[in-house]
Amino acid sequence: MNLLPEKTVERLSQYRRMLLKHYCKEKQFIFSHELAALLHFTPVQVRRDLMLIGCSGSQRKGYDIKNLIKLMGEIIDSKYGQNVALIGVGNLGRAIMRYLNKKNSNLKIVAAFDINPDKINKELGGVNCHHSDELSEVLKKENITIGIICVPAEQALQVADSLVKSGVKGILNFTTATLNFGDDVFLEEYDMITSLEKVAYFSKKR
Amino acid sequence: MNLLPEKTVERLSQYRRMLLKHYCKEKQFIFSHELAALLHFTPVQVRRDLMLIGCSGSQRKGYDIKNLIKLMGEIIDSKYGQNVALIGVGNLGRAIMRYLNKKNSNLKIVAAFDINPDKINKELGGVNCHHSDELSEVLKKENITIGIICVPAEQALQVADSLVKSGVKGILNFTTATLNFGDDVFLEEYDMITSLEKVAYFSKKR
DNA sequence: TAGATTGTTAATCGATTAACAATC
DNA sequence: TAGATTGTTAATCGATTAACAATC
Repeated sequence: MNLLPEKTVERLSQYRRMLLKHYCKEKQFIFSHELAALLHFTPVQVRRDLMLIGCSGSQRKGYDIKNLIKLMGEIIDSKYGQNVALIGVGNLGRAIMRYLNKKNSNLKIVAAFDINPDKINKELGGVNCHHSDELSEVLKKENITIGIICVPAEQALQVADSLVKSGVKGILNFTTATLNFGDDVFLEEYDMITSLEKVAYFSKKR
Repeated sequence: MNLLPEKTVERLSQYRRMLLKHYCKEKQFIFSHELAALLHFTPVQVRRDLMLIGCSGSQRKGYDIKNLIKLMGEIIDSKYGQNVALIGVGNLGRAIMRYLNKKNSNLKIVAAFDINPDKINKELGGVNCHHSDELSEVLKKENITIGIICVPAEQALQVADSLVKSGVKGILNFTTATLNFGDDVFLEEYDMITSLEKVAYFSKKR
């Protein structure tokens, strides 16, 4: 399949999690307007997204939930999942670890890294914490394709370079360092301060 | 001034932080292409954003950094700043607290809330942690207009309702609960799992 | 003046929504 | 059949980028 729009991919992730929460009960089918209401989207948007991933429903019963979940899972994480590394085990790193280990996904954090000796070789949410010097080695051994950067901003660029050199194809950057790796690596940056300042600006206008 | 586009506001926040980092040295002026390069944007985009906020520069020297910082600050947080409350002092809450207290902004977290007795009446990054029962009272007393929600997802809706009832006009929601408050409240949601799944999808295509 | 830069409009690109035919 | 729903195209909206005149 060709590349899906970014926004559609984001919504697929949300549909999927919402459906996982609602399945297993007596409910096997769902209408586009029901799924839309759960997430405050519009029914048209839901149908369009499902169209883009080649899902079809029946006018009588709606969409088969189990089928949706399966298809979305394959599209998002690939059939067999992907392995993820977390670099930087501070407050934010630990929060992310807990957050991700609870959920239902084929994505899995399989290694953590830090440079603080107190943290190394301890377990954290079922995952061992290595010294950052071993990054390259562990990444290759564990076949890790995605990295999450939670180190202090000054160290982010260096960590990102090592990740890319070790074959990582996607990076989620939580620092304020602005990275850039052309087309070889998909980069997603999240900046809390920017989010909060955006809220500040628009909240004044209400 | 009329409402700025969301994306422009996001970039203003980033320009501003970058400029704060680069000012105070010998450099008093900056060209659009220099600012663009620092953030991996394009010079045209920088100039257009500055145009939208009514900033002008000179062809010889570029833009006056001090002036940009001042103007952006007034636009983003308003002249006298805004007060922020943080609800839920887990790992994520603590990470956000540290993160925000370091930075240069008129936004300030002035109160934290939790329901865990061990955390109540302790200080955290210079801010007292109250019991969530006191939410409404403290918010009004401290003139808080923005709330950050970091509680477990099941409690998010109830917390959000209290915030809105206490006069909050902007919410930054870090839980997976999907909130909705029409036009009265500006709502920004951040969903880590969606971000990571987006990275997973696009990293496969590289 | 020539070259670099700003400021702005028009064109393009991407995402959402309106409209509606087809189907159960 | 009538009513509700799906599936899809065309129109609209918003954001970015190309093009270029004006200025130092």
